[in-house]
Formats: sequence, structure tokens, C-alpha cells
Amino acid sequence: MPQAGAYHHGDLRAACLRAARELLEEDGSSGLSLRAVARRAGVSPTAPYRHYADRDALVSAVAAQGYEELAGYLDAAHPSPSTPDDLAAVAVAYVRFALDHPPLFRVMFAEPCDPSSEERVKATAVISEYVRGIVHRAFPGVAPDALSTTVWALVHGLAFLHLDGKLDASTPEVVDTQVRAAVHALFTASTTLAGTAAAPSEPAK
Amino acid sequence: MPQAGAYHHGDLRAACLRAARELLEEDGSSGLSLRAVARRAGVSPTAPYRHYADRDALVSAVAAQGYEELAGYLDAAHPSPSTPDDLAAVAVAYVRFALDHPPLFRVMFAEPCDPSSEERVKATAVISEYVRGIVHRAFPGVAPDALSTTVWALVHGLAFLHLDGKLDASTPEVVDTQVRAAVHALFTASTTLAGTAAAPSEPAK
DNA sequence: TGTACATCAGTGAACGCGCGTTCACTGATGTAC
DNA sequence: TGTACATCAGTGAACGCGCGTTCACTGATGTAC
Repeated sequence: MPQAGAYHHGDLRAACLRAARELLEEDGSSGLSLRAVARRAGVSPTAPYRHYADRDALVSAVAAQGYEELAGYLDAAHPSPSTPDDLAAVAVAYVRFALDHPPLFRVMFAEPCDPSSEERVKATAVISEYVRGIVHRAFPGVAPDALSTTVWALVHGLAFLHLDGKLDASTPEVVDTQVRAAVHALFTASTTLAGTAAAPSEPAK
Repeated sequence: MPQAGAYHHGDLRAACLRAARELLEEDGSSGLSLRAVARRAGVSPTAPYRHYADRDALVSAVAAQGYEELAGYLDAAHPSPSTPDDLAAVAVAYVRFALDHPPLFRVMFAEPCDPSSEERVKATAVISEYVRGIVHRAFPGVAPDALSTTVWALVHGLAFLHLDGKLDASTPEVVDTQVRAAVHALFTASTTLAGTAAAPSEPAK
């Protein structure tokens, strides 16, 4: 039964992670320091070292949590997407996650993170596989590798451009509509274009 | 005739900018401090304040230089792109710029920059307009707004995913090929798909 | 051509800050007998 | 049931660091007369 004497915190590990998340969302990556985390957890500056080897370890833990939350967003959008519309809904959720948690999204993707962190590499692979799976189901018979990369890049780019205010993001609805349109454009563009321009087209197999 | 006594530096403003660029490319954003810049320029820690109001001003100057260099890359790829292939070449240049100058690209796009910096807003608008122009020329008759955003997002996303090592970037050639394929996929996907899946398609106008 | 003076571009000492990390420590917990 | 002891999770002082920024200053430059 923890939580009594409060000398032993009870679950400082989780408390640190929570504090780190809060600090990150409030002050961005630079606000996420071990000392600040300790302060917020109401604990001495060195206590977190019992649970995290160093600052990097804590940041990685935060990122890992972020990947799980992202998966949650995508899953909530559609548990087993299998049509282009489903895929668009998932794309909307991806971008919305980024806009709901900007600094977290940056830590997950834009931090100059060394490729050595297997935790991250694994998380990335999971996302990549997930996207490939959707594309494969939504468009059976199409070479999934190239197309799924394209889809991911498109959605990821939209997320970042919106995150950095490079696109009109006046309201969530505007963003959603734009994302949906972009994803659909990926699959309808050449049909529309066929009659108007000289887009190089491959014959359907 | 400067460069003589070396008390007056000659062109400290430019020297600071150069030093800042070097430090950025070497140590990333966190290595770009005013003191380090002064050190590298061989000047007292406070000398840069003669030319830059504060650290932010220097960083913005670096970013501005980055936007110009990016424009140079794109222009070098094709001075006046007007076909899908031209556009693909420009896209390749965009991604290559990011991979040639990772920390610079991050400062330009991924820094939690306040939207108040008109310098950046302007630079962004220039890029946006540029892309719209290309898309318009390459695909006349197509609503350029939505499509150009999609193109930019796709390319931007590829740049970032490659930058963060989330995609196979073993050699520059692999990257180039992938970018080219992705851009072309954007315009050929639905033709390929038409016979296989139920992609919602709009009638050509 | 020479001098007086304003302006400009640097200097260097100093401030206060928060950081990551180490170290020896101590109070609480739980287990073995 | 009670005691001895190992283990664990915190404490708190201290280190050295680099940073942004201020301030009063001084040496160099160039212009007016």
C-alpha cells in the first residue's frame, strides 16, 4: 500500500513520465529537463535517476508513449480500414494527432534522434507496416510498397506543414477536409487529368 | 580597405552568419549559440550583438538563407518546370536539399517557430506559390490549390521521413528513384487502380 | 593638409540562470529466520 | 510474533558547464571644417 508516508513515492517512474509529458506539451522539447520533471513530481532533482538512466532515456520513454497514443488515434478512426474512405479517415486521425500534440509529435519524428535507438526504429517499423497493411487491403493487387510509402509521406507531410502553420489550419474541420481531399486526390488525380494533360500513365495490369 | 588591423572585422555580420551555418550543420540546432558563433568568428562573446538583436534574429537569418538556397536547388533542377517529369525532378531536388542540410532544413521547417516571424511566413508563401505555379503549368485545367498542396505535402513528407531515417535511404539514387516514383504515383495511381478497386473518382471537367 | 570630433564596431568583466550528473548519505520497506 | 539485516528509493550538497544578455569601456574610422 503505497501513497502513505510519501517518502517512497509509490510510482515515481510513472509520475516522471506524466510530468515529462506535461512539460513537453507546455514548454516544448527544451522545457523537458530532468530537473524540471523532478520538480514537478515533487521530488529531489536526482530522484528520477533511480528510474531513468539519463535524460535521453526519459525522452525515449515519452516518445514510446507517443507512438502508442498515435496507434490509439488511428485505431479509433477505424479499427480495420479496408477502403479508400477508411484510409482517408485514418489519415485525418494521423494529422489530428499531430495537431493535438505538437511537441510530442516533434519528439517522435523531428528530433535529431540517433538511428541507434531500437525503440524508435521498432515503432517506426510498426507504423510503416500498419500503413502498408491498410493500403494493401484498400487496394489489393497494387504494388503496396511504393504506394504505401507515398501515402505515409503525403499524410506525414500534411501533418508537418499544418503543424508549422504553413497551410491554412483555421479550424479542425478545414484541416480534416483538406486531408481527406489530399488522400483522395492521390487516387483520383490521374483519372481527372487523363483528359487534360500529358501525365505519363501506365496501363492497368 | 578592411581586413587590415583586424580590430574592425570587416564584415562580421556575414562572418557570424557563416559561422552559424557551420555550427548548425556540425552540431545541430543546439550547437548554434551566440557565444559559439562569436568564438568561431574569432571575436568577443558580445560582438555579434552589434549585428543581431538576439539569438532568434541570428537563427532567423540562417533560416532565410536556407530558403534562398532551397530555391537555388529547385531552380537548378529545372528553371521553368512545366511537365510532370519536370515536377518530379524538382521534387527530387527538394528532398536532396533536405538530405544535404538536415539541421538547416529542420530550422527552416521543424523549429517550433512562432508564426509571427514575417520573414518565415513570407518564405513559406513563396514556396507555396512556386509549387502552385508548377502544378498549374504541368496540369492546366486542374484546380491547382488542392493538388499543389498535396504535391508539396507529399514531397515534404518524403523529405522528413528520409531525414529521420524512417525510409530506406541507403544511397542517393535509391532516394531519388523513390521520390520520382512517389510523385508519378500521385498522377498515375488511379489509372492503375481504376480496374482493380473502387476509388471514388470525379468526372473530368 | 591637418586637426577636432562624432560615430561606429569591437572588448572584457560580470550577472544570474538552469542544466546534467556524481556522490555519499539515510529513511522506509520487506524478507529470512 | 519479533528481530536482524539486506535492499531499495529517495535526499541534498556539490561539481562544472555554457548559455544569453547587460554594461561601461576603448580603439579605429571617417567626416567637417
